[in-house]
Amino acid sequence: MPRYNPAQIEPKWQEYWARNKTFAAPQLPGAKKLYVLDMFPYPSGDGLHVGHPEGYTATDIICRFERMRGKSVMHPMGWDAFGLPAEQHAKKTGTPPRITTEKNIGTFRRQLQMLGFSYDWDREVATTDPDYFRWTQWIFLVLFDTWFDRELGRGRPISELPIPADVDASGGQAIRRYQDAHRLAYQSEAPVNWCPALGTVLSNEEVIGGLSERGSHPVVRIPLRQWMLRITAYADRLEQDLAELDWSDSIKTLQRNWIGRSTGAEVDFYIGHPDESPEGRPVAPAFKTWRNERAERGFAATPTSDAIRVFTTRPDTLFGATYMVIAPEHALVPRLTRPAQAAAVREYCERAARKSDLDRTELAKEKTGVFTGSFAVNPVTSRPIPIWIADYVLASYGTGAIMAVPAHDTRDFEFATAFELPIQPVVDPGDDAGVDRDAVLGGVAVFTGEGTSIHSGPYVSLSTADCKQQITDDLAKRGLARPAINYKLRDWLFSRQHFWGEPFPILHELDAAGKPTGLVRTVPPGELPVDLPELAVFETHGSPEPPLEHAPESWLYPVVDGRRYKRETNTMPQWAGSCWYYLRFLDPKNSRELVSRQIEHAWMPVDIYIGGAEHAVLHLLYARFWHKVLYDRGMVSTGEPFQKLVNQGMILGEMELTGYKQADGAWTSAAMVETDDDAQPKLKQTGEAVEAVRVGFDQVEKTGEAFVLKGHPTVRLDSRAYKMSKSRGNVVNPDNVVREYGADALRLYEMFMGPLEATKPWSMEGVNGVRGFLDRVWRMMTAERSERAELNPAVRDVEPTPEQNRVLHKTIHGVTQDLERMSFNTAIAKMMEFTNFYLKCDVRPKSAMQTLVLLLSPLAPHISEELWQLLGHQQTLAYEPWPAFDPAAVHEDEIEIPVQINGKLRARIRVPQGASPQVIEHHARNDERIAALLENQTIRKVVVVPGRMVNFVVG
RNA sequence: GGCCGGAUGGCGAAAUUGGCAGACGCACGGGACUUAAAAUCCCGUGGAGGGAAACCUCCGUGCGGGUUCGAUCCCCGCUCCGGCCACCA
Repeated sequence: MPRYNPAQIEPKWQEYWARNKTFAAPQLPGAKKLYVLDMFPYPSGDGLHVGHPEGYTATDIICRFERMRGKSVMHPMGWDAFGLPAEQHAKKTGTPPRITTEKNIGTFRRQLQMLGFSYDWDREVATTDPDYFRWTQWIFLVLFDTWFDRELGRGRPISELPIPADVDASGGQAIRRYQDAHRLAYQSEAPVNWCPALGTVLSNEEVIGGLSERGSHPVVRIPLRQWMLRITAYADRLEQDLAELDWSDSIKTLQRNWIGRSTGAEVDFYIGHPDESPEGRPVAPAFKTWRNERAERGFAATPTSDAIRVFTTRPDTLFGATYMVIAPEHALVPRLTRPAQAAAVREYCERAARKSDLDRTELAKEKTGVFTGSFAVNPVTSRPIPIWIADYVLASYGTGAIMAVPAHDTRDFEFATAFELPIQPVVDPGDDAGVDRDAVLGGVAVFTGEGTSIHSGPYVSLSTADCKQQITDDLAKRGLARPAINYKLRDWLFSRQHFWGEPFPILHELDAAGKPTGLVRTVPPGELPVDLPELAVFETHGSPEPPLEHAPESWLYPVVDGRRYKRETNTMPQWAGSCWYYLRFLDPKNSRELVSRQIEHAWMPVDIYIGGAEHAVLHLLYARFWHKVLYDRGMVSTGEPFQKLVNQGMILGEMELTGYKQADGAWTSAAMVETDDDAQPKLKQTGEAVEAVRVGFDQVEKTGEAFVLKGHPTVRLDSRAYKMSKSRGNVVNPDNVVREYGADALRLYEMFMGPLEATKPWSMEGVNGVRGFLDRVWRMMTAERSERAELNPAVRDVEPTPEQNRVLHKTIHGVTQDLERMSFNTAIAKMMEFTNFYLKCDVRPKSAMQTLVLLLSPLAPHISEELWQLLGHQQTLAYEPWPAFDPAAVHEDEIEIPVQINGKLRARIRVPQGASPQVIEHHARNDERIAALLENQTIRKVVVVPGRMVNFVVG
């Protein structure tokens, strides 16, 4: 019996496509271009898992579909191949990372080719290839050569940076240092996230709750000289430009939250002491920065030691600011600390410095802090307020100092309560804010919402919004405040202490004694790439020392123009290569440029980008940032790289059944399972220990609706799907699926499971189900019981009957629409309906069969090509015109519409297509059943929606 | 704690976003073919009740309200599940 044999068909067509370069994209597209991009994979040693082909199949369907509709399609694939696992493998086995990486790429390439994706393999790139990272290094040089012009809101060449007169007068070194302080790539001594277990520094994004994202190891903060990228300069544009993108709102929200724009004001609090009069203190105009990068952003510089600058989103609550808090790392800590408090402050700050982020987070419940002994002056009340130090204020956000308004901020309230500081309510929540108004007004509850000002001098009875505005305006006139915007986004820590990454094209200048001067020179673009040296030692030493420190002297200390330099030994993070790979695909062999200007202009932007939601923040933000810099520098033609973005949902493992066992080993009975009348059964808290146990399918019985444990008919089992993981043993390997069911079945199943963006559980029985569909399609067109596949005698060169034609064109229309809106599961369902119908026909017009093959071909290309050939064609169907929909074919003279009485379906009537409401109502009233039901009823209203339904409202 | 998603048969899901709830598939039940099983084909399948039967009635999209002739869809208030961020002033 002909179950078709994918093991024969699929490799045959894969070879055909490769041999004929069927899917080679043109250098320059025709009139209608389409750039469809997958998030290229990290080629791990485990090979592909079934999550990869989900997105890849979706993009492949789009590409094949649009090629048939006449578009020039760019569909490349490559490898994000730098990364820690290959390096760790090297440490364990001594195998150089390049060898491991090449092997893994080989596996991934084989697996992807086995699935029949229509990539243009001639464009394959790997981030680890020197011909590739040469350009990654080149872009770093662009970043290094760019400063951000705040006036124009864009990046410009460093040569155009205006040099202040005093700097200019100080000469060459001063100018270089000034420029270095303004570059988009700069060095910083700021505290970094050092992970001893991984032996590397991590970006903020790679630290989750004080633990490393990879491996969950503790992370501590230590100061270290690092390369930073000034992504914060672009925060505003990265946020604003989201508006034009065709991305889901949830991803946009994710990015917005990450950028974390807050509007408010900066307010200066002059430092005074109760013994000193705050009056008559001169306004200090000269503001000195205490952190360069914040000054560069144009705000948040802390003024002289005469004042503490804070950022607040609620200037309206200024009258309620009863104390101030500065971060333990704040530059003013030493100056503000009075002798009496010195010991306590020193101890507190040292403890805070030792704490890892995890400790700080874990201890978040209990607020800690210490008084400095100093006071500041509240600029609106002129009263002195105490200045405290507490680690709930972050040095890295805003100005590293806050005004504390305990009545209207939860954290301040907790702190004030713990240290018995005064709580002064200044916002009346009103009666319907959903809070205990009396408690708020009495200063024993916190209210963070908006309301009406009270106890606020001249600002009483203003709304929160008006009050913000007026207080800010008034203080601005006195030079004590200004509107300000702050971002949660921090500058991007761009160096790693890894071997297996891109070396920086940077040389450190050495003085006569061989010590670094702090000045650098770049490796000229013509001398790129800076390749990795041969290196046998991959050990880390529990200190933040990069492996490249052990490189051969000749690599480490190059001599340029007779002068000895030391190479930068940090390497770039894994994100670097993936920030721009979409550009290189367009012109992968270009040895003179990153991408030819003409080619870039013709193909960009990426029209559709599909990948996992795990990259919603980091990769997409970084890539957009680099792209904007390249755009500012005139190297790319679009402001954004990815026009449309779709996140495929996660694929979970197969459903698992769980039972519950008591401590004594007995299974819990149904009596132990509490069922509240509506919800799921829950375990009753009886005080006895109960353990969840995975139940094998051989232990399961089904009675009626529920799964029960065999032999224990009262024990109900919970069914749930879990994330695929090695430890759980529920990982599905695509190789096995292809071997058993074929690539077409795997592709089809991945698309049939549900909407692309949904999280959904795997089911092998489901794969078997779609395989059954493919078998039916095969049988619909091929003869049974023949050695060689032959056309089924039912397939004849005849005109379709009107009914066959209607089904055919309904299918064309439905599938086309569904593919356009990426609703692949319903497109497949429509082709199943087609097949169910035509299998019942004794005569199957060849034209209809050919059309179905074309409709199916984007989803299941191998079987489609085979059937296409069987139907008498010599060439691939990849560029056959997409079937045209004929509306006339689906036209029906009569349509059936439902008739309701009081919204309940009571009958169906047949009316002529396009009948008027009057005619429809007439037909409805004349229907036997309806007439009977309407007898002796008062009809209050008749609603007729032409072509849809009729509703009689009676009673 | 904040933000963003979800919740529809035994299961995965449809319903072209206010108009016939459950398309399509899985699983399951019955039948055909077969010595038998597998495969394949045909029929049935949301729940409850009624009828000899074609059929009929009622209930049904997490829960409680609301808007509407009409709500899976819109509004208000909850419950549960998932994801992301978490002391960001």
